[in-house]
Amino acid sequence: MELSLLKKSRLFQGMNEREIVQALGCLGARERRYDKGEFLLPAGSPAGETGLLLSGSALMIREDYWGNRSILSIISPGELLVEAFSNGNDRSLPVSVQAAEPTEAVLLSTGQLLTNRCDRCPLKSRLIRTMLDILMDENRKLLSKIEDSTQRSTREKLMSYLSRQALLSGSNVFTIPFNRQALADYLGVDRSALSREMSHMARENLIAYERNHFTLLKDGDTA
Amino acid sequence: MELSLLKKSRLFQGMNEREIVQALGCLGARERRYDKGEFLLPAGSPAGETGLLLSGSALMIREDYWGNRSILSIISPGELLVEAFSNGNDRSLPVSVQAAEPTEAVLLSTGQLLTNRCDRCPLKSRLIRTMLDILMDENRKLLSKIEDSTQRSTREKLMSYLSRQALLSGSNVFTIPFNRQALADYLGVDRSALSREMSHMARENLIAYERNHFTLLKDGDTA
DNA sequence: AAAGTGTCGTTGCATTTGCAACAAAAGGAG
DNA sequence: CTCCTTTTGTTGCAAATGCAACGACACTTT
Repeated sequence: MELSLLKKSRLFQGMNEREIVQALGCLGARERRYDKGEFLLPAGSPAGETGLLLSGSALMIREDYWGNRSILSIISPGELLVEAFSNGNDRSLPVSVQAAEPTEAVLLSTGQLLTNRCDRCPLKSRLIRTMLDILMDENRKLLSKIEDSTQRSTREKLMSYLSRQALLSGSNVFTIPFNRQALADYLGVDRSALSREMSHMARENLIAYERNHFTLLKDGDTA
Repeated sequence: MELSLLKKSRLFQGMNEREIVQALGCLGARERRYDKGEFLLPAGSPAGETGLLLSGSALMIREDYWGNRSILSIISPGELLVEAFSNGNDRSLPVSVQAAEPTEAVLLSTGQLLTNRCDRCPLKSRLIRTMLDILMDENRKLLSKIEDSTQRSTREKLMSYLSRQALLSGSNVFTIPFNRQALADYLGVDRSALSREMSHMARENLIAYERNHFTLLKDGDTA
């Protein structure tokens, strides 16, 4: 297994190779590859299983009843499929995780960590503490998504999202990890309505874009 | 301090009084009362502080720029203001917590737990483990809100919310903790538009309601 | 009783949005 | 290069929505 990748992941950050190997055993780790579109963890599958992305990327999605998909977040290598955590009451996953491209991941049984098994594992409290940190971040991610998709108009939703991306990238020129359809699914709007609004905003000199590369313009001159 | 209330709270569940007192000291606990509308934790205040509700109720809200409020969730006695957790990078709270009625709470400094201070406290790992559990639940709450507010139409948003409430209450007749304006803010829609849609749905025999008391009707007979 | 306050339903209207269908552009496979 | 698939932009249209304004009702305060 790719220890070098794992060493850089957040979950195992700061552990040496011996410790990582021990932790992997304790978590029942197994590696797998996924094709684009394949589900790493389908919604409804038993919880207590999570995954650590090694390469590729994945979308955390929620599909309702009639096939409308809603993208919750995008997962990059080194990140954990946090939503898959569960503390027991409800035994099924609330979300699906789908590969956005060919992807490698390590599957982990977090259930063992959280029950009383494995109690003598010296890494246990450290892993739990790390999971807490990760979960707090994930919480913020979800809050950001709520802030975006809760705006009243498509324009406000888009600006809310783009502003944060600009802030995160430290520049008013940046690239986003979504294509149009995915961005629409993330913001919770219709794709064509999004395209239309983007055209208008470009015409008003609020933004400039090409594919998934964006520039936020300072003023809205109707020049 | 009301140990009886604290004993029933999730954070201190299963601890005896001596342990709770010790934990309270470790967390720098202090009690406070709030009037309706007062902020327990205003957005932007330093993180590392959280609160445990003793009585009353509070709304976790996010207010944007132009005063539009978005309700993230409602907090009941015994619950923790989870969003106030933070792991350091960003030092300010992403949300506000506002009393919905006269409310009592215990403020706690979780920062001490998460840094290396207090390491010899025997309750530390237990508290962290509990916080992990609570945070996982909070995560699900946020996912539920996302599921509701990400629906395309007001009707779908409302049905998504009401269906879950019916499921949670175990009956198709139930009471929700929001008034109209709060429900609109939770779903991310205009209040009057929500009222209008509710009228239509009642006329189509999909739902019946009076104030915040609802009944989900099985079929949509246009009888 | 009267005035004040907060909540809820209703309605007109301009605008936005979802939906469906189509065309243009980009990229991949042979 | 050519065919095929995917992605993106555009548009017409009906329906949904935000906004603002108003009135009804319940409850509290004086």
